[in-house]
Amino acid sequence: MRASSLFARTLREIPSDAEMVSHQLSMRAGLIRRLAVGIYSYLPMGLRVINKIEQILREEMDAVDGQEIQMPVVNPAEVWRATGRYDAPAPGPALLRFTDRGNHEMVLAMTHEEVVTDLARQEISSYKQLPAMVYQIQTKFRDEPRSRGGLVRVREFLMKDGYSFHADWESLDAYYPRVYDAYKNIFRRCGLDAVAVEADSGMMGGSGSHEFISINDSGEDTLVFCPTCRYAANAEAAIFDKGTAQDGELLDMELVATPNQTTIEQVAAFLGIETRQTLKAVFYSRLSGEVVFVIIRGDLAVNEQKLSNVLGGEELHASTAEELAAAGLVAGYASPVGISDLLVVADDSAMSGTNFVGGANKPGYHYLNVNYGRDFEAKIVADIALAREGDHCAHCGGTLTEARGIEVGHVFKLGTKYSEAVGANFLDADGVAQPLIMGCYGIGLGRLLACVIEEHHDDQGIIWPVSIAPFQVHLVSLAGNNQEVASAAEALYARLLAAGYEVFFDDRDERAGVKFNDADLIGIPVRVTVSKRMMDESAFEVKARWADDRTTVPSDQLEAQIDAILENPPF
RNA sequence: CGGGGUGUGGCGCAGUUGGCAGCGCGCAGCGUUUGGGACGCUGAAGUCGGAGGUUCAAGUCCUCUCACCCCGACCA
Repeated sequence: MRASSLFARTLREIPSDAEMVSHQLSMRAGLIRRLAVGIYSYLPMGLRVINKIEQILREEMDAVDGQEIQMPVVNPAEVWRATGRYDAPAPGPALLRFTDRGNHEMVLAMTHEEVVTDLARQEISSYKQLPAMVYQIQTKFRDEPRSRGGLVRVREFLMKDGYSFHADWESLDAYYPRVYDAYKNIFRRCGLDAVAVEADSGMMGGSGSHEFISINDSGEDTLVFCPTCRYAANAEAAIFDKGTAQDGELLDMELVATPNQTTIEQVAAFLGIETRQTLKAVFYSRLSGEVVFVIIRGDLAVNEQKLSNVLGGEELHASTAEELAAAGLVAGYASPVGISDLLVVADDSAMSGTNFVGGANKPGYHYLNVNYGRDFEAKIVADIALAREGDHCAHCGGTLTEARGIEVGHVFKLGTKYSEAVGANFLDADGVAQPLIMGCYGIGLGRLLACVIEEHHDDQGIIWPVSIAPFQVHLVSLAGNNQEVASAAEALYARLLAAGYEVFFDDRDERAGVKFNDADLIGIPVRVTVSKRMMDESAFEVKARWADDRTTVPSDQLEAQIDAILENPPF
């Protein structure tokens, strides 16, 4: 491809709305352009990278017996009603709905469990057809409340989604690690250092899942690691050892004055106790406005995702002052004692000791010696605590650390959630109808591309891994008005194409600085320069994008030199 | 949904007490230049996000509205 006719331009300045490096560089290098919030076009350079990634995905999915299919982007509402997700609080408004001319309710698919399960219902009827794996690379639409960071969080995006079907759990348990390994291969082959962590399965449901995370300080997800035993989990799902509070004989509850002490820290300091000896009341409101009373030990924080999960995946928000007043609660002094008309959810830490200090639901007063069971009860008791840096590992007692990251892939054991809803059954060896056991596996392509840029760039621009670079060779002609050099560059372009290289040929009438800067910005692995200076030596200049040094290579050794660079990338 | 910020040629920005809408880059033409974002001359390109209002006069002041960006979706 010739730079003179490329349908894209590079930008010298950083677009004012681009915050993340990958966003800035993918705009400046002419990979993508924005159409609307979270909706982007891919220009030729960007699409070539996407195509390379797709090829790797196909190879790895085929290697785990996947068969590529293509499902529709537009789905009738009925298939989403069948699984309950059309009306469920999650995904809720993220599922874009509209009606067609016949006034039929439709959606833009944000994932394809519904459709693929419906397909399986039609195509699979016997255990002899199992296990089976299908996948597609296709556009998804999720009406996110807030997209950000260029391709990192968008509304319309390309996803590789795969679905496996099994006759029993043993089969899924045996297959799942194969996909897990395939995913590790995919990220490694794309030059991305992604770590696998235990994850929350969110709106997908199911019994187990792992996320593949690209560590990045600008990431939206928080990870928790144990350096001792290698436990790693998304903070949304991470478990930890909460320890115990002081334990002793139950004492009588006692009202104490705590004037102007409204936070846990203030109350604990005022009473001369540790924060873990207190109970904290936190309030969330449902979409209906109903307040959920959450009680947790004073030194811990509520994990909103875990809380939402125990409430059936409902969307929650921190209660407003108005909502609290309407529920008769006194901010700063709220108490679980005597609450009867609200849904009370307690973290299991609330019973990790005895004689806690809690609010009295009366301004300026707290209770001493509050005890679960005797003084208050919760409708739901569960682990709803947020693991944080410094907490102790539930597996080995090590000290947990935190990191930020971007989710680039996610694998789930779905079980029978969808097959039962849709009636996707097969006959087992005994002729008995059983629901299909399912797994599902997703990778966001644009986000993967963005993460690779985040990981591989310098001040000058992108440094593509060879495996997904838009081209292999960036041929720069420094001809100026020298017709001889121009002809030599044309000849070399033809020669490299004939040799099978993917060549981007900068044949523009631009100065050297402009061309070199664009080459650095776009980030193609090998740069070959043709100039008068080189021609005098019957040579070309060759430079690897990731290296500082430039080499003068005799013409007859050029291909060997290019191959040496392409075959020995640093990542 | 809440808080903050920004809307002025394709991109990045300036525009004072209200008084002819500007600069840099890019783009087109001509000339010089030609190994790390050249120089000169000429030129094209903007309903100043939108609506309403104040005024002799509004990019600028007032009201409303829309869009986009960032932060928070948070422990009382």
